[in-house]
Amino acid sequence: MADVAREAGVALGTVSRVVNGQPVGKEYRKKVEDAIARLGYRYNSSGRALRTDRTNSVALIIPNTINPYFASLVHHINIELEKRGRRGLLWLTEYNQKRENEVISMALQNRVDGIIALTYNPDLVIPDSIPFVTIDRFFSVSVPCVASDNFGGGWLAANRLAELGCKKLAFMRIGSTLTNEPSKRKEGFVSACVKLGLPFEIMTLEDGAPMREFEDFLSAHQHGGRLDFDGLFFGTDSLAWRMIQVLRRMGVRVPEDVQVIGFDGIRMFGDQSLIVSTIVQPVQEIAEACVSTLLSRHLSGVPSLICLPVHYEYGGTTLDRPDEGSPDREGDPSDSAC
Amino acid sequence: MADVAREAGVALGTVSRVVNGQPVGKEYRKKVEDAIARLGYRYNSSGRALRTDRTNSVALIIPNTINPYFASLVHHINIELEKRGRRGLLWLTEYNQKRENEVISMALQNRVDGIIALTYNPDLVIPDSIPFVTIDRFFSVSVPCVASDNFGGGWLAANRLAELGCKKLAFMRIGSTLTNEPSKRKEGFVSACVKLGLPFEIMTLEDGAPMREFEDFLSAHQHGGRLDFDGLFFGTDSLAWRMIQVLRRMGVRVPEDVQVIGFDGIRMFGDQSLIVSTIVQPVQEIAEACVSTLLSRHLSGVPSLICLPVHYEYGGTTLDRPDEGSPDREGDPSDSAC
DNA sequence: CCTCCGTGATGAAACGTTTCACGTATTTCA
DNA sequence: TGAAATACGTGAAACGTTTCATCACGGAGG
Repeated sequence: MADVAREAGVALGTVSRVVNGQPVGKEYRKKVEDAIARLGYRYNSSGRALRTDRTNSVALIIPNTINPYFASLVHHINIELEKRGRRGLLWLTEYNQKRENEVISMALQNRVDGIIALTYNPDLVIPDSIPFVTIDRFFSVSVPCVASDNFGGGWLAANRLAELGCKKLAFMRIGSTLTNEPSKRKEGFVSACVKLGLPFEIMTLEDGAPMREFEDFLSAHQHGGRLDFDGLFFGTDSLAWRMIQVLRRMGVRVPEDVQVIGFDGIRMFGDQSLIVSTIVQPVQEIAEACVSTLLSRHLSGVPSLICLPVHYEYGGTTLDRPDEGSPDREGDPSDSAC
Repeated sequence: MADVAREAGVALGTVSRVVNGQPVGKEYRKKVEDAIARLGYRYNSSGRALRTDRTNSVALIIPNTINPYFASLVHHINIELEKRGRRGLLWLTEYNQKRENEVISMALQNRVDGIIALTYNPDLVIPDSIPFVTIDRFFSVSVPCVASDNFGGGWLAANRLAELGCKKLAFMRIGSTLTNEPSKRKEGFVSACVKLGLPFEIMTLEDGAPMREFEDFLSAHQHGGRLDFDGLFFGTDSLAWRMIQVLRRMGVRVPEDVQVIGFDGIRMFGDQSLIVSTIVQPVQEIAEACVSTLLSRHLSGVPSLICLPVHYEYGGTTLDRPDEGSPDREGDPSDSAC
């Protein structure tokens, strides 16, 4: 920058103002711009960051980018940040709790302007020196959490299955031992079943338990070649997808013998079709909420739990037809936590 | 850092050496560490970057993170960088050529230590001031390009279909108008068909053309309820997936009526099953090659096109059985460009 | 006892910005 | 016409590091 100033025959401050688009006299601006072009000058963000103590970057802490739901979250959050002149700094954790804390520490060293984290870690140390937003896990009233309406989603799934003619339901999930918002899916489902007077079963597999147990559960409920329930709700699309393979291997037809609804709204390639009928999380809105909450953190009155509406969408594993208008929400879980 | 020095009663340089794990007298180290703990000091990477002109970060320029293949690339490259003490800075471009160049410019401003880019942009301005590695697109001998053996993959697909009893093949792809490595898939496929003496058709859809044209192509080849080819190779798993839905709607059974092979090796959730029988790209090896090539850039003798082997894997859309050992490569395309 | 050497801490300078108190030139108004 | 007000460029200081020439100390050798 000093070189540019010398070349242009102006002061350092003038170059700075040109670079930052601040008002500068016309001929000065021209001289500086010419000098910049002549010298091929590129400004150095480290210098700026050092001086201003702002990096215009936000840490994004996510388990991985393999799960399509996370991948799409990363995508939309990045885009949303870009819109507001920020950059996302991605850190992958694979749910490793030690690493999650290390990563926060690194982010602080990098002087990010804020942190968005998706983690269930009960021992997460949340710095108070910096705006912090969590996804899918509520920590405390002073840390805003963005999540979709998981309770409502569970409720919606049960109602939809009932409406599609199911007589007995089951819910299967991998139950994280750690508290988090997604576990409300079960509560919503149960409430709806109770209200509808439908019989149901819950099967929770603890983290790390072998998948076999799910298969055993299904076999145990297969009597004379038929499952004794005809509606199946899964905690995630991922699980639904895997179990559908198992069901098919067992000779159970989906959706003819059992209708299946998942949760997340995973689409194979962007806006393409779903892989299962599912409760769709509004990823884009979630991303938007994370970013806008994070960046308007100084405004008081930010709610501490931001809950976004989900909707049902046909994806081939239920007996409704795609063109059938599917009303977004039937019934209303009065005791929804959101 | 000055505060720490004062608190510990030592010089600035000593604190710096402690922070960087350089040799320091035992009692000094202790004093400094105590002071750091007492003050809750966190070092500032902007300061370090400014002084050393190294950021330990690498720009990763990718169209998006929605396509599972890209998502997994991002994942593995990040992990590989982490292993070597670097950080990845993700930039999404959505194939926007203007943005691709802007993004490179931003990366340079951020003083990244290197750039890894996946783009087909013919007008990409590649800075020579910094290590640069491309994926799937060869630019010049001075810019290493990492790609999988696309030619060999096409060859392999044709051979496999022939081996599975197909009598007439077709290859369908979305042909980017821009040159890139993946377009060699077609060449490998064609070579193999010629060598095998199998009749085949090629259907290339230009970028942005409506998907309808693919459907029309298929309809045109459907005579009396049957397709007039029985083996179908697609340029990507993404396309294969979409077209399988179309085929099923047309009443064509996969794999009974037509066997389908895709390309990429997209897995629904990490290490889980494939979505179609496919030619699998070695994502992890690709990531590793990108990073190690980038970081050992000063060593001379880096090949300018690094070509990694692909393999075939059963994924449900062909008539082989998963347990059948599938020899990795049948025949050998003598004129493979790799 | 003196000198020399080696070890290891010291602290000033420099990295590339932004900011702000100041200076200069121009305009305005009585 | 002259003083005051306005407009705008100047350049030194500061941000938090790392580096390196320098210095202090203690032990070894003569």
